Amino acid sequence: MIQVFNTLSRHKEPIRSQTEGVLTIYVCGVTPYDDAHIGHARPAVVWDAIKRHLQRRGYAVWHVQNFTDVDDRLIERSGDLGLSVGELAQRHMTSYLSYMQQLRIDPPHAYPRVTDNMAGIVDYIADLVAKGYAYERAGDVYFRVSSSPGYGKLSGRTGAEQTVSRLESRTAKDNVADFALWKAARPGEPFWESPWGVGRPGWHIECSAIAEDMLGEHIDLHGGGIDLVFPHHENEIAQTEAHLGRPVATIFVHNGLVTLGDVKMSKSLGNGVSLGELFERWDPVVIRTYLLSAHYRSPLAFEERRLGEWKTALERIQGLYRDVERFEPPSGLPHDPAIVDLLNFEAEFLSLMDDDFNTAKALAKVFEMMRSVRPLIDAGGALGHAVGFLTRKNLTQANEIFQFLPAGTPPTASSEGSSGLLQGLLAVREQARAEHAFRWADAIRDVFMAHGWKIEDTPAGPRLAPVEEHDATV
RNA sequence: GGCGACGUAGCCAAGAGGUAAGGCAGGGGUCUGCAAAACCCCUAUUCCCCGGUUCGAAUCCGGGCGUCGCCUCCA
Repeated sequence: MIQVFNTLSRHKEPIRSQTEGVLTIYVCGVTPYDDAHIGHARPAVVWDAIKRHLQRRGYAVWHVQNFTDVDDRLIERSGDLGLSVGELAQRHMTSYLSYMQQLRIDPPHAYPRVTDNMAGIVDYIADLVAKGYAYERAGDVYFRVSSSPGYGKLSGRTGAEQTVSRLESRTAKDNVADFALWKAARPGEPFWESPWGVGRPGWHIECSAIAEDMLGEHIDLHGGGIDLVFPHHENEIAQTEAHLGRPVATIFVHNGLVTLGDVKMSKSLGNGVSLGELFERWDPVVIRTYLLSAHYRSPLAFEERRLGEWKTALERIQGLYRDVERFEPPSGLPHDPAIVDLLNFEAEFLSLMDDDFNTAKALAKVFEMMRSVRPLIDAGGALGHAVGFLTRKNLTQANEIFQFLPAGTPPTASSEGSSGLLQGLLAVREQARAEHAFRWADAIRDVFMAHGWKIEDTPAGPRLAPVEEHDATV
């Protein structure tokens, strides 16, 4: 049974699907007015891990994440840069998608954009107006919060006074707690036609409209950063319940925020650590692992040296994998407790993930599994072969969530087209070492290094390892 | 002021009534021409503080202290 912490109930609950065997996931995506930072990578990586786990557990997953490609900030920023809103949004959506690919995110089935869903959004608002949940004032349309009886149930802000912003509202709303569904366009702003005149949608309505359009009338898992709980998700609940007369989602899943030092990483604070910049110094896989090394709900205080630590840790995993990937299934399993442990690994790993997607614990399990395996492999024989194969199998299984193994065929000496030449050179160096011609041996080592190969002299002979592309020192 | 989360080794971080996972760093060792890598072992009598409940508390309750997030665009 898969359990997940539901922000609505503040408890772990078993996952339930509306349609047998199918889970629908809607994650609130980014507003592409600036370069994505590591805080945006977290929900993407977390939901990627969640999705992969659910799929392994046999669910068919339908996963949608939106782009808010028109909003106040986008308009403001595009004016500053002398670009159109569309150009600015496209630029950052493109780089975002590239970052996601580098983080080995399995793409959502759709990345719907607000500007592609205007008709549905307008219809949605019109329905809320018709049903008496919303009202128009001078070309703006507002949602009447007092018409939503359960308002505040997600965030715990129930009293009307608690929902009032500290900032004074300068709009014509009937009540300060009411929020905009449609904003009249001011001169120079991008606009769309509507029954209330030209304008653009408010921030919250897009998710209700797009989610219903793409997922049907029910979302099994609805996600985003914990900073979206109020007002965004609270308002989304109000809109959808008013429109459909039923809850928007069974379970709300919110990831903790990435902070820089002690303060939240935020575009408006300008303290975001750009993913593009980070990728110049670190393998994206290191960042992915780092983001999965803590539980998804914990706050994460970003420090770059954490990446150095996980790079080191990851090299142990990848190094072991390089050494076991040659093992094929053995013809029989020796009777040994180590074999039993290795056979149990997958079931234990999966059950750790079942418990609220505890990637931190699952990752710990990988390191635990790795311990003591290498001496058995090095000892060889039937046991060594079986252990080697099962280790390979287990790392491959963990990799389905973590994606920490080299993609594609790992570059090893044997898989290189020039392997004959490389092996020949290695043999020459071994000969030189045997003859104590160390200057000659070291010169050969330097040649390998210059071509991107590190020679590691193991008890079983020399081994080639690729020199890291991202060799950052912090 | 209101709502919510958190405080575990040098650092990071799991654990949420049954006697402290894992990673990094550090120490010791094996291997080694050197270097690198790898491997093995060790490193919290104790979980912010003070009370309480319990046979038993890092875990539950009450009260402090401290930190962060939301209440305004935010992943």
